[in-house]
Amino acid sequence: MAPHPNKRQNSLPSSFISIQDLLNHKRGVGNLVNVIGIVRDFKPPVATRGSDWKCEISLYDRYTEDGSLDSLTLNVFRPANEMPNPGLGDVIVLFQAKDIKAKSITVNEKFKELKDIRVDTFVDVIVQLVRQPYDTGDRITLWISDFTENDSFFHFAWKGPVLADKPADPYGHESVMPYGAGSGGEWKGPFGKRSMQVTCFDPHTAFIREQGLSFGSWVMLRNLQIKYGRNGANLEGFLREDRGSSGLKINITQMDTTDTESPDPRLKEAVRLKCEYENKIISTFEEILNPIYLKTKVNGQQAELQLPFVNLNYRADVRVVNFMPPDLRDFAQPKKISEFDMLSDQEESDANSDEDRESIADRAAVRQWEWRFFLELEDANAPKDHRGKKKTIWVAVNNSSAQCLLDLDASDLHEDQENLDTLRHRLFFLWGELEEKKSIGEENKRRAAQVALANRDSNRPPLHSSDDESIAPQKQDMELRSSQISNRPFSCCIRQYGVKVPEQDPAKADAGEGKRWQRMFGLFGTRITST
DNA sequence: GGTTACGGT
Repeated sequence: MAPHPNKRQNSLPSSFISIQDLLNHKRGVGNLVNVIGIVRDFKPPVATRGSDWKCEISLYDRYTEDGSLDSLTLNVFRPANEMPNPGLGDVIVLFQAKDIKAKSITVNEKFKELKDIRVDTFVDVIVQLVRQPYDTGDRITLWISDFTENDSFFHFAWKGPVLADKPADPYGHESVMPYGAGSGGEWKGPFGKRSMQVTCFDPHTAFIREQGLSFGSWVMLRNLQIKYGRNGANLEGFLREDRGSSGLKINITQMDTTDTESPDPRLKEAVRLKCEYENKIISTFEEILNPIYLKTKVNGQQAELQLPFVNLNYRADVRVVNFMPPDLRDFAQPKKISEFDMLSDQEESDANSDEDRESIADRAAVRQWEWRFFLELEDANAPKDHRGKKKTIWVAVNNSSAQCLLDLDASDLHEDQENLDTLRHRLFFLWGELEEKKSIGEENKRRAAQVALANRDSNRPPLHSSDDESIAPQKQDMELRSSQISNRPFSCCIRQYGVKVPEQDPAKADAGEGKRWQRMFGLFGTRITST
């Protein structure tokens, strides 16, 4: 078959890319490309803040069918005496030259991130629906975000973790939300000024219903009108009928989030920002340790019940300030075998075992070993209080958390010197000189352990945290804390959960006869990196 | 493609 004369891209050498393809990011953003074009505009050099100068060259290579011009703007950074001086109409060939800053190519003036939108403009955006669309029949209200911040958006304040079964609060914070944000339940984020309300009219509403666009969908909205909402303070978007196009033009399309081959770079950036945003929610220990109250009715009266614990996950920036048991060789324990092991949904045994660590009758008979130890963490971001202390939390490290943390399997560390050395080496990354400082003098260590253990009803390590006033920090520990400088801060995940512990006092036994719920914290999904 | 925008609690 003879080549079609209109297929002009065929006339380019194979190593070249047409300006249209470049503008559509066919080769991806940031890659070096070869381009040939005709100079359409030239903005003369201006000084930059550095030693280089900058000029702009605008290129085109053809008129499209509808007579429009695909135009590529190049930013050229060079010393003043090396600046090009092209005339209009000159042909320029760009090889994989360093001057091409792919990111400065102007693609579409109308596309904006939400942080850059202004009142009384029309923009194209790529955004996620951050709550379920609200359909009144003749219009649909959306809440959108691309995870950038705009000062003219409503500020959704983060009010701490939300309980799934928390009853609705008709007089609470929902009343201060902007119109339309109150319906559809609690605001689940993103928090801060990252979301905008959009009102859609026909024919866009029909499309939203047909496609079943819902909470979590990524969409492109084109020609979105930006105005202030009724409160005059927050920007809103309006997707109106385009009467000039006989009302047929649909300005909402769903984005393909499964395309990993050549993802839309604008979508990719928004997803990256979302990921960054989600990882940024760092809890303080204050927040983690705050008791959570359940608002409910008791005998017809409003009451707040303090929950013994809640199942919640947190991310925090921490340092290790202490550990248990005091002998690293006891970080690995014989795996407890029970009939519950056959139940697939049974969690592995956690470090809150009542088992006597000291007396293992026959070490050689133990087939399987698992990690089971505690770390005392301090909030790396919190300021010290007036006594120079920080709130701490004891976290249990179970077998899978430890395997993740240490990238090491448990064994009998009283016998396996090699594994013990590896363990010690990896923990050194985490807590620096902590072990050496903690074990200054065998006698001190022994006494510390005994006192710590004696502080509990049973022979378990302290269950958690300095919020429990009954656990006074030991003198040795205080010295440890004040002298530590080398233990690195790291980001980790902490889960709160509850265990049943024996309780003599019937008034306190809230977990059945002779049992009380004890709030616990555990480490999970945290890996030591040596960088 | 727009020197472009209604309709509403």
